[in-house]
Amino acid sequence: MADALTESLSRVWIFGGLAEDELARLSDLARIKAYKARETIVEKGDEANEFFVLLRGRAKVSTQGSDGADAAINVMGPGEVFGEVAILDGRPRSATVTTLEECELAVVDKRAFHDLLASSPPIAVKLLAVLAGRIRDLTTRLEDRAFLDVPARLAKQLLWLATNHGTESGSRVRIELKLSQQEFGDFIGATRESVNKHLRDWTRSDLIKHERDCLEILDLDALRAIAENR
Amino acid sequence: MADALTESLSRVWIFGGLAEDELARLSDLARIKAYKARETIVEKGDEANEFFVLLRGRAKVSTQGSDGADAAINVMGPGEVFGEVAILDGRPRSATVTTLEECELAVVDKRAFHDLLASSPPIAVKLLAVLAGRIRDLTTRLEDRAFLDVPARLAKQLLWLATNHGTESGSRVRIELKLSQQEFGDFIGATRESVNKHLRDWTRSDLIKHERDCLEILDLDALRAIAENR
DNA sequence: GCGTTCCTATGAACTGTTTCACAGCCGGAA
DNA sequence: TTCCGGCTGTGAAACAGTTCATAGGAACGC
Repeated sequence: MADALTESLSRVWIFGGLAEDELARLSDLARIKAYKARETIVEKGDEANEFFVLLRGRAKVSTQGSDGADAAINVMGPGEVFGEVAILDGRPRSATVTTLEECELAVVDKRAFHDLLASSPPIAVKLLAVLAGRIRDLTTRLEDRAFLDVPARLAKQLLWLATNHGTESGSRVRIELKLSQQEFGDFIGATRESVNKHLRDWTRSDLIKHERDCLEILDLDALRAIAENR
Repeated sequence: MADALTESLSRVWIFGGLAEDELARLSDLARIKAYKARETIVEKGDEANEFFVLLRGRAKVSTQGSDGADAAINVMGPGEVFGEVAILDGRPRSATVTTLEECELAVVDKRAFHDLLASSPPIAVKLLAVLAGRIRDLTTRLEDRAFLDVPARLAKQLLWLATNHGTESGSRVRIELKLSQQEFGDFIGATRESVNKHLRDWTRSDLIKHERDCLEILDLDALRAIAENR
């Protein structure tokens, strides 16, 4: 293992199976880029020339409506990759990615990325699995919009954040993400006010506790029950 | 070109770049399967052992809620492939696929499919593009649910069907698909009654004309305006 | 410090959509 | 033929969630 970047990339799942020389070649092609919190990395509609690996920090994937409204899709953490959709089909960016915190990413040029795919079947296959996972996730989100009401969707979103970006402490789970109520609404397809109302209710009945930039889930089971519309 | 199956497969986009011997090998591995109208090909939740190529007929992709309600995602036609998601990530089927008409498909075993991917980078790359397209489509659907009201979503769905499964005749477009109003509702996330109401309104104002098993769009521009919430 | 701006909080009015209830129609089965 | 099940048609009532209006608090810049 040569430098820090090579080291970092080797720990990213989709590059896991790569031989050392291939990894070195990849890291030669990649460059590091740092972002502050709340910066836009790629914007929906832009021309796409790069593929990204998130090395540090968390970022949000969302898509804008004509009037500037937002629909959020995902929160990514270290080790996740993004930007592949537009690179693979040659069309403009399909969504916007914004940092939620300070982030560090590895940026790979479109050309280099394509070469890598063509020359390394294992990577292509792993990337296929990543895309399959995305399709699954989007399908579930669509299903939720169709079958669940606002409180159920909100509960489900909290649970998702808890398992994917939370830290357990006993029976509680802390979610340390500075998402505004507006942003929660963007995720579940509801207004800021609705989100506020339900969070308030749940705080009153001690299901959750929220302070600034941190939300704690006190009663996982109760939230699960709500998430399943029971 | 040897037999009919080889011939058919060579015309499917993702197998376009395949050398003749590879194509022959693939068609050895595939078998043909025929379905009548309204049969289930794969069901959400089932174990997945096969990948499919739709050779003839149309099929619907949908996903069921707990109470049996349906959320529809896509209508596929000849040349399209499906069933790859569960094969790629090894988990159960992510959606249900049902024939809308008589269909003929090529079925490829999971094992053979994986071998094919590992040995043929061009196919893996093409499949990546297919998946990217699906992600794009799902993202758009999610966006629509968030930003558009029922009439706009319905108009958009009609326009989508028109361009993808319709036949032009002058300024009109015919959509010859036997989808019930309930199924239209499943596609756009609305009730049968709402769908009925808007189709009725549009029929009255001569935007569309619908008879049994066939819907004709008379005024594309008007529908486009509705689809954009104007 | 102070002002500005963004976020949370909360209730009242409004509205798009669903739910419910019922009727009629067509096609297939017997 | 008649009966039955599934699809379409339609309106009234109910409701979930949004919109609007308004207030207070925390954070940031100067």
